[in-house]
Amino acid sequence: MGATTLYKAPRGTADILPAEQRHWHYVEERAVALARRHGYQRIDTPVFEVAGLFVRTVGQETDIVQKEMYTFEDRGGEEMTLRPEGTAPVCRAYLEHGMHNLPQPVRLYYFCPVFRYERPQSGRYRQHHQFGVEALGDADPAVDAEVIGMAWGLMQDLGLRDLSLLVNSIGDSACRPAYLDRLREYYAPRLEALCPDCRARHQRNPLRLLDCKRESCQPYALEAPRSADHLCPECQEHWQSLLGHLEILGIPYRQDHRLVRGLDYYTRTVFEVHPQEEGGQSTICGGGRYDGLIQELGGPPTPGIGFATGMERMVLNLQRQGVAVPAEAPRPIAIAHMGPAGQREAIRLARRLRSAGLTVVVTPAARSLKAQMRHASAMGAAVTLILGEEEIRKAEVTLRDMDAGRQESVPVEGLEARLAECTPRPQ
RNA sequence: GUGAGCGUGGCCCAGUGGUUAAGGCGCCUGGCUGUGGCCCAGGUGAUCGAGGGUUCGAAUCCCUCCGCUCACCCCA
Repeated sequence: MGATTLYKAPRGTADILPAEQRHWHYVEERAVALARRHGYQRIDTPVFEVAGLFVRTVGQETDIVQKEMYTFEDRGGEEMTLRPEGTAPVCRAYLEHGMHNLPQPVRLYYFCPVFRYERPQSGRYRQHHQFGVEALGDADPAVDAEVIGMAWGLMQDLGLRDLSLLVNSIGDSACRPAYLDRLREYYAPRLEALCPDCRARHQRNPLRLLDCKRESCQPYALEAPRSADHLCPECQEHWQSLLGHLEILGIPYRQDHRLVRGLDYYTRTVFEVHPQEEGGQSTICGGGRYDGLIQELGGPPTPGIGFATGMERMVLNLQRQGVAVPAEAPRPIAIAHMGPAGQREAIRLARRLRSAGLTVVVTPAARSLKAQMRHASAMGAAVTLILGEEEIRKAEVTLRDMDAGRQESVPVEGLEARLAECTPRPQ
């Protein structure tokens, strides 16, 4: 990739090459199957939205809004933003299409690219892909448990090991303000000892002091007042009920009172899944409840909860853990041929076999049979059909089993059935 | 936005001042006329990230820029 390459994929974006597709399809397949088993339906929203949608819901103070959004003015002079997260658009769609008239909760899943202007590093991109689910219109803690169970279940289905599930409750508009005051009070006499970032956040966003990763700030965060200890009765009941459901489901959660989240719309339940070994961008999955979001968008008070997972991070962990994933494509049947007549027949035969559902590749023309065989072998062909003068005259093909190294003459008539017998197995 | 490391053919990489930049993988061809995977031989392919400077002479030293990677911030 020298200067000879005129264009490159933009920084922080990546081509997903054929060699990696098997992992992607594996994850997508399992995720979709999981969502369907739980009665979730797919929704696709536009790649860009009016900027205000995100500013309003994600929060003016968040990093996403302050420095990470791809916002541009379209030709009509409107401020548009490339989707930096998946929840707000889904809620917008819920409202726009009157989904509150459907049986509640409305269960939706999505699979989409999201964009954030950040410095890329391992497991972090400017364009990445998320699979997520949202359950809208039901405040029952059982729904929280369902969604958390799905997040955890997906990881199990994928075969990922050594993950931890962290949960916390950060209260709601009734109890959080008082808790935030308690936090500020607690931190006020300790400001001197904190890092500059934390000092700056003390007034604006004290919750974030809790998840500061600086060694020197850790001890204070550990001993800080816990949100779960300062919940109003309703939130407390919700929280206890959720924990009860998680116990019943046998989901191995860990309470982490330092778990907050970077988006403002979360209420009550928040959770994350990450690999046990820390370091780098570890969060595979994050989510929580957002009971005020739809109201914030001008809709009726409507509770909601969901999560999003990063495709790239799941794939990364699959590869790190060496999880075996099924082959992407079946092994092809190759057709080698000689002479102009041979090529004509090869192309015709290929079309016929394909319409019977077989995977067929015609070997490159203008090469010796030797070269064509070499090519067939390199393509991973399970079977090679050879078509030359002789075969055409007799209305036969030479069928060579590439693994066994044996071949025989068979009539073209009824070839499909014969080929179906030697079903090409995955590589 | 901050910090560190690195940039040699499609990929992995040798070469740290001196003849036409070495090797491996890959790709293509051939090893007698229609046969692969091993082996052998040959071929394709690099303005050594870009620009400037030092020097008789630089891929090798210096500067600037660009890019990549990793980490911080934060998130999936």
